[in-house]
Amino acid sequence: MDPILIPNVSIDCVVFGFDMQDLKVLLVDRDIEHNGVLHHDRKLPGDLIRKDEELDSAACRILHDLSGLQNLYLNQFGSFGGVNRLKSKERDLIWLKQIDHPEERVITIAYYTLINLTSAKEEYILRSNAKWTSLDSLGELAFDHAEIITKAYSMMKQNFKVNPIAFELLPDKFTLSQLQKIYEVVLKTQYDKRNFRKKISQISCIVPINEKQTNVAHKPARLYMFSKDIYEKTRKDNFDFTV
Amino acid sequence: MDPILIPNVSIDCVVFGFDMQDLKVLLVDRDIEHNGVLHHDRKLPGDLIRKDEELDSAACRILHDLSGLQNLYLNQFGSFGGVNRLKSKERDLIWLKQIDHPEERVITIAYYTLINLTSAKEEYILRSNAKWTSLDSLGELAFDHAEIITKAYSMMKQNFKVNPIAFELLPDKFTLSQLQKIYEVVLKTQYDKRNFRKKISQISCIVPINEKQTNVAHKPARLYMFSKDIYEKTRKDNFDFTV
DNA sequence: CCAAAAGTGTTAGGAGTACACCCATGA
DNA sequence: TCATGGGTGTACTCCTAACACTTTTGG
Repeated sequence: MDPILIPNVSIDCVVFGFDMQDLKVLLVDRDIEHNGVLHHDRKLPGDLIRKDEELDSAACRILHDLSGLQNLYLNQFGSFGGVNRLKSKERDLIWLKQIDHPEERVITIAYYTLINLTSAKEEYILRSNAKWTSLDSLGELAFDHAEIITKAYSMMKQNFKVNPIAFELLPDKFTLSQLQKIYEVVLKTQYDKRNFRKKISQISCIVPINEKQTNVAHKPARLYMFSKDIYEKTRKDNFDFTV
Repeated sequence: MDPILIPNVSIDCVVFGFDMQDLKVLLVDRDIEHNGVLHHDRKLPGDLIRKDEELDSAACRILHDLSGLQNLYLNQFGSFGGVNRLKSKERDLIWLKQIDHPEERVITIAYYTLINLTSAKEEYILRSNAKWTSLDSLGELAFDHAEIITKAYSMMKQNFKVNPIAFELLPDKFTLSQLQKIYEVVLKTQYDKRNFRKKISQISCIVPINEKQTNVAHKPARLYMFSKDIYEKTRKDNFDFTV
């Protein structure tokens, strides 16, 4: 194994993406060959960390290598260190041999990140074996990655209610219906349009701009932006983004 | 170094205690001798983890060795892995040499735990160099432990608003004034007694019992208990303990 | 009888909720 | 002209916040 890596500590990243329909997770295909049979499942993007590398930098490196994206919103939400987390499924053991993994216990520090799939589309290229997968049809996952994703989603939801992270999943300019949609998808609820808008109109950091949608087959919607500036200036300790 | 330890991964524990007055943190005294001068500061209880030990078990072991206490509420709230986190202060370097620490990078997984100092008093004995210190006069701390405590407190506060963890800091039977006090201390706010009680009376899992305080020089207060049972049965996904 | 904390109700204002119709655009 | 989502107001209920006096005990 590369001696600049720490053998016991890795980073895994749960990348959430939103395409105005669904919450998606970025997963990497894994092919496991055993006795001539090919088995197929998916894993989270992740890697061991380097001896001279900050944790956040390692997460950035993994995400950049995977997608070319930089400056993503990163949230470290937990560590997973079960003694047998790499060894509880047969296909995991075979795969570890295949990639020459040292027989060491690995404790992983997990991050989630949020990206929006509509405006980012042109800015990045996914490594060929990485795919967006809908959060509610993840299929078979490697190691304890199902558990990690479940925790990531639950922590993200909590954070969603209390911090303005919805805007990471939306393009810079968005409509109120898009904002409502993402709250509904992430929090698995439904909101009344008028009440939602009444609430939003009280939040000073969500500002209307003088632009409208174009090329839509209906009345074009007004566009809004999130002002980080106003947010920083007006935030109270208890600020609440629940709607 | 003991070969059953993982050299790169440790656990640190932020133990919060409440004595009906103040939030306290449990810290371990550290004496550093350098050129005949004795320097004194404090560190969080912590240790490297063992190769065959679950993360939570390691935290339990550390707390048990320190205090004799078991079955504490444990919350893993973050990992701290700065490349130079052990090496940025001179006294830390001296101390590491003193205890024969291997020259390895250590990533620490941090837990906080809550205990109540009034009823626990008789059940445990602190290791002699461990002391309760008020959260707002911590003094000089080792390594990045000030940062860890700040994060612990902030995560604990967030959790406090949304989960019934206040009761970990109170004796089994408590008065409403004690409950109010702990909300005020932890969240650094003040509440109106009547409004607080009105809100509490709507929470079904905080149940009055047929007992009163004794030996107090004023009208004795009714005692209450937290019913985990009722809580589990009636909790909604969105339950909210803000008062 | 004094000190100390317990216990208790009302009101006014603000927030949340439920609900239905017309509008602007592209096809 | 039709289909599609955009945009808007009102009434009712519930929660929040402000506020002061009597009660029970130990000393």
